[in-house]
Amino acid sequence: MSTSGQPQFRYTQTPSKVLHLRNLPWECIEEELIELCKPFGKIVNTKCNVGANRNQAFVEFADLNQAINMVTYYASSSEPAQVRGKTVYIQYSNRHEIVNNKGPGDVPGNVLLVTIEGVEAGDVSIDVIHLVFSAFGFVHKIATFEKAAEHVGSCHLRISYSAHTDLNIKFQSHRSRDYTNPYLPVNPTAIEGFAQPAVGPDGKKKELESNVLLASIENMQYAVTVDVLHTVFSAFGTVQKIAIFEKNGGTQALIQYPDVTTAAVAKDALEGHCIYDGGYCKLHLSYSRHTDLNVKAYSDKSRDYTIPESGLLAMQQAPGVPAAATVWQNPQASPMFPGSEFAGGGAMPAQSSAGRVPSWDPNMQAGRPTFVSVPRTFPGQTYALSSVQAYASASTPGGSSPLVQSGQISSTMSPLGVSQPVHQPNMRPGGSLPPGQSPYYVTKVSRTWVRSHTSQ
DNA sequence: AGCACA
Repeated sequence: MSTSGQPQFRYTQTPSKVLHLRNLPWECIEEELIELCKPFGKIVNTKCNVGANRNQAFVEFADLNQAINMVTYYASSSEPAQVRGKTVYIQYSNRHEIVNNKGPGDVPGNVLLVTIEGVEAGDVSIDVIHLVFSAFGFVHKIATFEKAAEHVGSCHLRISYSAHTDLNIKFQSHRSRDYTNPYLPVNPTAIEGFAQPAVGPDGKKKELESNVLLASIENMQYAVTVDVLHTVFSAFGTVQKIAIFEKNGGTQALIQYPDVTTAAVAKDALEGHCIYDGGYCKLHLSYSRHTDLNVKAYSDKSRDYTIPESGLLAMQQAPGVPAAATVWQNPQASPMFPGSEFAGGGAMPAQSSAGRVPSWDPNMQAGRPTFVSVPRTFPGQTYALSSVQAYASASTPGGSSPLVQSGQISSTMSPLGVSQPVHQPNMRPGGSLPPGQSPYYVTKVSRTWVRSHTSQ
């Protein structure tokens, strides 16, 4: 021991719950390791086919004593540990845990998690997905869902393994198929695809609603920033995301609310109105075919307000949020995706369901006649106005302030309108409102203000 | 037969 090298060759190694196995057949698979080791305890991790010859492996026990039991057993056993007839040499590893470089998506399984990047939802139909993957064998089932992406790029497939072994498909629809069950009911509205116009009870085609509004901005004399849009559209509810872009030489914006109801109220209230007095920046609103925008969290052209900037902020968001708000928000969406059902393999971080879809008034959205949410005072409401006025001085010449002098809107955004709480907590959704006084308006302005400003 | 992975 005068030389300080080769310490790992000593059999005086300190015990570890990780064991190092040598002389394995290179074909050895994880199941064989588990077979060999599990009589001694619970195996929490393995790594096989290690080393240049792929004939080594590591096994991690839940408990140190289990590893000790295995080492001591084979140290005195007349029957050596064997895999496929080869004697396996077992020692304590010099590490105390197996670092698994492989994420959950790397664990092989029969279900693939496919992420299609750089396309809008619905651009790649389920039939196309089926066709592509059928090239490699019979596709049993497909379930699709939308997930906010970090970035937009060209159309690429990212494929990993899902943690699921089976998909629970409830309907055949444009979002999900079960090719093994011909008797599965078809969701008649969903199978058509959400690009199809819906037909109302009167037989007339009605505009397909969405929680995302497309705003075309006409006569854009003044800059319309994300902040200005946020201020304007927050008057009707929580604005989740905004994206501004150029199209056909004009400026358009997408404004995402948590639900269709809020978007509808905003659309009706703002359609044809101007952000600035004097006919500047006139808004034309329609429903987008998007239900969830893929936007940069913070840029000059986009904002994602759903990304919590602190844990505290996340806690301030409404409790009791439905797991998958988009399901009931979109009348065309099939009702078979209760949130995390397909969220295996790290497809959806836990925050993506509850944290991402703050819907502050689920009772109203569910169409129930009464509000359960407690009416309260809104200390932020006067600030909502002042934030509007701030834009007036900051971004427009001559003190023309956003939405301050344009008919119905100005009456609620005016100091008088805001300082008088007109909140009527038991008003039915869709009930007739006093002209220019929407209960959504005042309450949601203040709430949104509090939320967005406390986050900065 | 003798310690992975970035």
